[in-house]
Amino acid sequence: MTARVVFHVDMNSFYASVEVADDPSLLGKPLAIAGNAKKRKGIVVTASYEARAKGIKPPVPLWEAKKLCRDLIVKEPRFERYREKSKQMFQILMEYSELVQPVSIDEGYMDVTHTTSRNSAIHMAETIQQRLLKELGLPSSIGIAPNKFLAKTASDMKKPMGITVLRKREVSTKLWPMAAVEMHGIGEKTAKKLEHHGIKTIGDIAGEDPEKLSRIFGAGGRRMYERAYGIDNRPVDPEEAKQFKSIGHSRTLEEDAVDTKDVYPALTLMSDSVSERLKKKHVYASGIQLTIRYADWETVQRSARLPAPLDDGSIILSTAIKIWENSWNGKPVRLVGVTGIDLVPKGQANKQLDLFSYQSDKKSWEREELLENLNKKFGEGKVRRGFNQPPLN
DNA sequence: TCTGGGGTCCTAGGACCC
DNA sequence: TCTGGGGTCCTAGGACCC
Repeated sequence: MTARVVFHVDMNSFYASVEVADDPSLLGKPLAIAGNAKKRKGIVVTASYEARAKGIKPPVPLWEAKKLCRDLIVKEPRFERYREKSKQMFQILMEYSELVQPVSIDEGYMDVTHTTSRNSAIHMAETIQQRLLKELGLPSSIGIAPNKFLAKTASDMKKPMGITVLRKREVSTKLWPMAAVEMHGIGEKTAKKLEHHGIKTIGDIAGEDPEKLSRIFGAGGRRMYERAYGIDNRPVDPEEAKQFKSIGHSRTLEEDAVDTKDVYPALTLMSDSVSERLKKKHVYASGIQLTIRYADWETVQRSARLPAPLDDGSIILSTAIKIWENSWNGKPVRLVGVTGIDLVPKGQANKQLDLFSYQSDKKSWEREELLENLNKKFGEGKVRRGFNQPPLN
């Protein structure tokens, strides 16, 4: 097997860069993109490099960022616009290889083994980077390596507008001196645990007994040992990004909810948007998961099977409400979320046609039962308004 | 005046079956 | 005078990433 050539393309400060590209007057200014910018609970999700220079490192609470930088420009995210730009970015990448795997809105892997030679890989990366800058106005960093892990590590080494080659033989000199927490897949908690065992650097991981790492960290232990030697056999798989396993929505409430009726509007909104996105992706959910985050940050997730795989908003809502009633412990609630899980493509779900026609009868029944229960709780007519028009048949 | 919202993967432990 | 034992499926929670 000949060595692969893998690129990791990482857009720099993506959201902020899109805003600058759309409004050049922002160029060179400290800019922060913050969710919930108008509310108290907003955090900075992306900061321009000028803002980072003032110590603003996402994710940081907005009020803290403003303290660090008096003249910080704050913008709400425009996700639709970012998705457009993302699509354009991946279109450019796909001109250089069919093997492009998006991993998030602003980064992706490319396997260019068969579309460039090893000598011209750097030139190809430069061309891509220049095109992203000239055609989209967006800066990026590109890592070049024989596998995904090393390519990802390489793209992180030089930002913004870096191109970094990381060869397998450079692992001991370039990777091993790095702190363990720098390894993709090792976060704060694992780093702490590693340090407890005297392991501080990636080199320390490489020097450990892999059996011991497995005992302590399970599958992750074996993986970090391999990564420490620059081993990663995962293919660049364009299909992987297309196969959703769950689709969900969650919201931090304007104020902590202390009463069941305070969460219904949010649950309704989220059930509907989950339903919409399931439909758009042509998938059904086999189960619904409800997330409750309490004011003290304790988070619980409870799930329930649906009677059949479906995308119907009213059944998703009634299921979410049932879970809520069985799960809420009475404490103030900060956030609620609704997620469709165990997704199946629509075509496959058709096999369950029998079950499903039974379901459509059940649908109206469940809805009636639900409304009845709610009306009992809050008084006649109080809740009906909150629901979307039910597709009663 | 703490801490958004979208996800994935892994594991422990209980239920259930033979 | 207890309560085998192995396999599998499911759920909840934790860690991590962008």
